[in-house]
Amino acid sequence: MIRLGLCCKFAAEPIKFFTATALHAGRLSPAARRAKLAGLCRANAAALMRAIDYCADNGIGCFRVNSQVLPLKTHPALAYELKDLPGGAEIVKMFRSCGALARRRGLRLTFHPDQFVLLSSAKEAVTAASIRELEYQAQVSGWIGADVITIHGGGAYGDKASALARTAKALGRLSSAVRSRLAFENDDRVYTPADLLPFCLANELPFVYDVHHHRCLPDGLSLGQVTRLAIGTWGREPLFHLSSPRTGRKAAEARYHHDFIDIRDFPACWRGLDITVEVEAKAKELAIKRLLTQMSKIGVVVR
DNA sequence: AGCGGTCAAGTTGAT
DNA sequence: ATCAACTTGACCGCT
Repeated sequence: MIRLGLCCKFAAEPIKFFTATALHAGRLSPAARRAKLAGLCRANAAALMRAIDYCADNGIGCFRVNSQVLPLKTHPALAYELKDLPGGAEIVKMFRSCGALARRRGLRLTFHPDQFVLLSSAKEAVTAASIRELEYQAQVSGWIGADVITIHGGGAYGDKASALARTAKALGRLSSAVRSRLAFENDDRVYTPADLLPFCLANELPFVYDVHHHRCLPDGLSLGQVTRLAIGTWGREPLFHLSSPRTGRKAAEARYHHDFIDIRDFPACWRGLDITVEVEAKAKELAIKRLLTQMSKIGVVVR
């Protein structure tokens, strides 16, 4: 069965996650700052509970958690531990409750750190900051039971082989909490499935197949080939990404995400697989609702 | 309530 | 040189 995943937020449903800007938080007194951050973290834990229930109630089998669910958690100047915030222990309990709820309702949870998180850089500061962010997301993953943290290859710096060698070396610096969840996804500019599949196999990491990125940046491998090879990197339910390009006359616009998924973009060879497909569409839960309807019409079984 | 300027972070390629 | 894209426009001060 196919499990569809919602990414980070809702378009229409009144479930909101909050963040804070570093400039503003940094201007507050330490006590006011801790109170502000605690309030945001608590509100986000509560929102995550409702997000889990919404997904489970609406045929959505997976939810991607926003990287800022604990706002500014690893900011160089403002980093904090939840236990040092007012009510922090209780907030951790709320996240553990999210984990229990997700388990009970059969919902898969994932993370996808943003573009600043990469292990290929030659700059130590960039790698160190990325590792801090990965460790934070792995810690929350432990509380809520998220099993995947997906990142991209990052830059190539004119020499992809060297960049991948640096990435492999950085893997040795990760805790087992990160290492057991980390996955690599092909992007639309630099790293193709052909680049990352051998890397993932060599390092025993799962490969997240983004079919839209592959269509933007092809590599000679067919969709069917990558699908089969990607599945082989997973010892558990594979995770794939799906989106549709915004209609536009310029070729460059093909990369922009559409509000909805065009059912014709759903690979025929994915039907009948036991996989999670994270849906990257701007209309969020509305796009999944429409996709579910269309998939049932063509006979694809969705949970 | 609504508006506009602003926001932590890396890298790439189009313009 | 600037800007948009990348999983996600949201926050905040001002009116």
